[in-house]
Amino acid sequence: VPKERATIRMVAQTAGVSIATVSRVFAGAPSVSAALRHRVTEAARQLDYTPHPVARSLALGRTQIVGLLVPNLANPSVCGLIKHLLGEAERADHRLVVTDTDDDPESEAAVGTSLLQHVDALILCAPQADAEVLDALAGHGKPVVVVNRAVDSPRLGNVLVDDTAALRDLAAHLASLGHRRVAYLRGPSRSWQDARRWQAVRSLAEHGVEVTPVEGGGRLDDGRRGAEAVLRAGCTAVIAFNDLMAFGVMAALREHGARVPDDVSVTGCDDVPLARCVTPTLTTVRGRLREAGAATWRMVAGMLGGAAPERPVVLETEAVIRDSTGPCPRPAPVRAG
Amino acid sequence: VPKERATIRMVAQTAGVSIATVSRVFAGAPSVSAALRHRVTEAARQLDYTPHPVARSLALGRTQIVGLLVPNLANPSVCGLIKHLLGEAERADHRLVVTDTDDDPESEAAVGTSLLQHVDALILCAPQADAEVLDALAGHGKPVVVVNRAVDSPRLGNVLVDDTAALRDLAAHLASLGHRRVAYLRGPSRSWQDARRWQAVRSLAEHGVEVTPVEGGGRLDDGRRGAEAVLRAGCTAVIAFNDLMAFGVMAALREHGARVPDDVSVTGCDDVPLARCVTPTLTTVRGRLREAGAATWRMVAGMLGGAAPERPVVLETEAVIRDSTGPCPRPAPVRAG
DNA sequence: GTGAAAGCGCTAACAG
DNA sequence: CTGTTAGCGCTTTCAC
Repeated sequence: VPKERATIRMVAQTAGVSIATVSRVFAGAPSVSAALRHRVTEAARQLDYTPHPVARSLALGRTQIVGLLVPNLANPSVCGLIKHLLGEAERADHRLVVTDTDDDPESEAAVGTSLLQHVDALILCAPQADAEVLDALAGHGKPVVVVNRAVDSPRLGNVLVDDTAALRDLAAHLASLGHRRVAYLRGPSRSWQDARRWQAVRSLAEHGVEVTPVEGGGRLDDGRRGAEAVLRAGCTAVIAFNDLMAFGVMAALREHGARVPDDVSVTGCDDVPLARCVTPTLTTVRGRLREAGAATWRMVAGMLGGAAPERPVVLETEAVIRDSTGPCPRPAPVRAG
Repeated sequence: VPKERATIRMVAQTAGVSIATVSRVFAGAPSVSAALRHRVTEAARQLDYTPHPVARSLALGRTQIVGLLVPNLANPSVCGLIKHLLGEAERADHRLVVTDTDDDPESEAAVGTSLLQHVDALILCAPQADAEVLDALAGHGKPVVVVNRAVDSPRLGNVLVDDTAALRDLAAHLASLGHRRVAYLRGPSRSWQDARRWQAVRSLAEHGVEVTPVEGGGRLDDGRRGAEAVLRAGCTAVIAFNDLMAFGVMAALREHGARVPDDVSVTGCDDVPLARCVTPTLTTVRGRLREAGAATWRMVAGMLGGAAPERPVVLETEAVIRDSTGPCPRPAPVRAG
């Protein structure tokens, strides 16, 4: 039998004070006499009173809720970021409402706008929408922070993990192992991260390595599907857009009878916890999720506090060489000419 | 320059009607003349008006937000459930606020109670708190449904994936492969699922198999840490509480020089997407996340609609035999006696 | 069909 | 220090 919820008025009445006093006590205002404060807390305890968050939100004009829009919860890297943000949010007495676009760039604008109505601030993880769309979201006057996608709007907060250098290292590593034909398994087509990684991967050309882009998408199955093209192209190594695709391509390569790394080397990106558990352990690039989460929250909190968005925070990262990369099994093919 | 948000009053004024009419139009009330309806929608469009969700919530007494408390976002199985719930919630025009207890049973009561203040209903995923604590949460008069943990309170909704039969099949499978010493890598100590799975695993005794429980916890690293105990106990197979631990134990076994499945067979539980991608592919038990998510949302929606909690929904599941289980490498050890 | 007005529960001036 | 009062923006009787 659910008892009716106690209101501030009831507490005021049983404590014999005004509702303003009750409000002050719960706001921790110092200007309340110890005697009244005690009567109020006692009455509240007795009635099991808790301030109504919605009423509070209406009066205050803020909800203590932050929205989080992610591309796909099926990606452990994304979940890792959420987890860290959750921790930060909780410490700051905020709640997170999470939404997943299922890798659909088209839905970002609508979902983001809708989400923005309900929250104090919005965090966009690797969004693929046009720059104007993202900038428009900031036009609602609430803090919007974009993670892992560069934006130049001065109204948007921006936190980036820059994996360019790490991927170039990875490329050099593969070149030094003798690989001469390397595939790049692409991420989502409109993804900023993909464009960026692809650019870094093309540094392989500097080492005289031929690099073949293979259509992908970002998910486990996209990795699976890429294996055939990789083999068909005669590549001896594949750099996958992320760890998830790396897992997928490794599985499919094996199904096609290719061994990793003996026949084909594979690398990922993000360094999800599983990367060090699979067989062979995955060569990849650290995702720095903890730091990214912390930086993101710091930025959100700052903007909630009225600060203008600071300059973008860029986190450098590094490659982690494990067992999924090895020497090229074949001599370099003779070029026609 | 963020323009001020339009209110219902402004719309009423520019449309030349009362705010009640505007409210009716947005509520889709049929009792508004086409003429006024048109003037209102036009004014709203012009002012870029959207009803203020918080004000609406206060007046209506509901937020269209559902809380979700999960043990650990690091578990892909948990993320899978969230993903499906997210889909259902979106279809029903509800938002989800997600919280993670980080496998801490102590925090469930507090976090759950706090969350319950802000939401219309609460979903608890595999909670480990005492039955009375969970029942108490239902005492707030809002729908509470518990997933993957049996509860007998008539106030609580309950959705379960019953893996008992599947695990007994798995046990029989291992026995038929000749294994005579099998380890069970335990999940979180107060977990209902763990108790249940352990009970099913003990059916190995019926096949004359000795089964050794090994302390675990549910996370990847808990799996890793279990490997040594498994080997020390001379087990030729290990049934892990979940896939994540199975991945961990496989990695650690390999590090200890044991091959899977040649030296040690490994099984998991949940059938996360990666289970079919790791090497060797993982023998496990289907988690039926999609169905569990759908059933859970159906129950939440029903209870939000005022229905009493239905009887528990129990989903049967099945084992999936893959490559991580194989014949026992050794003859049965001679028993002392 | 439409409007006026009384809340929903809380906060924050403003008086005293 | 404490109380009174006017909102926050919307919904919903209750009259007309």
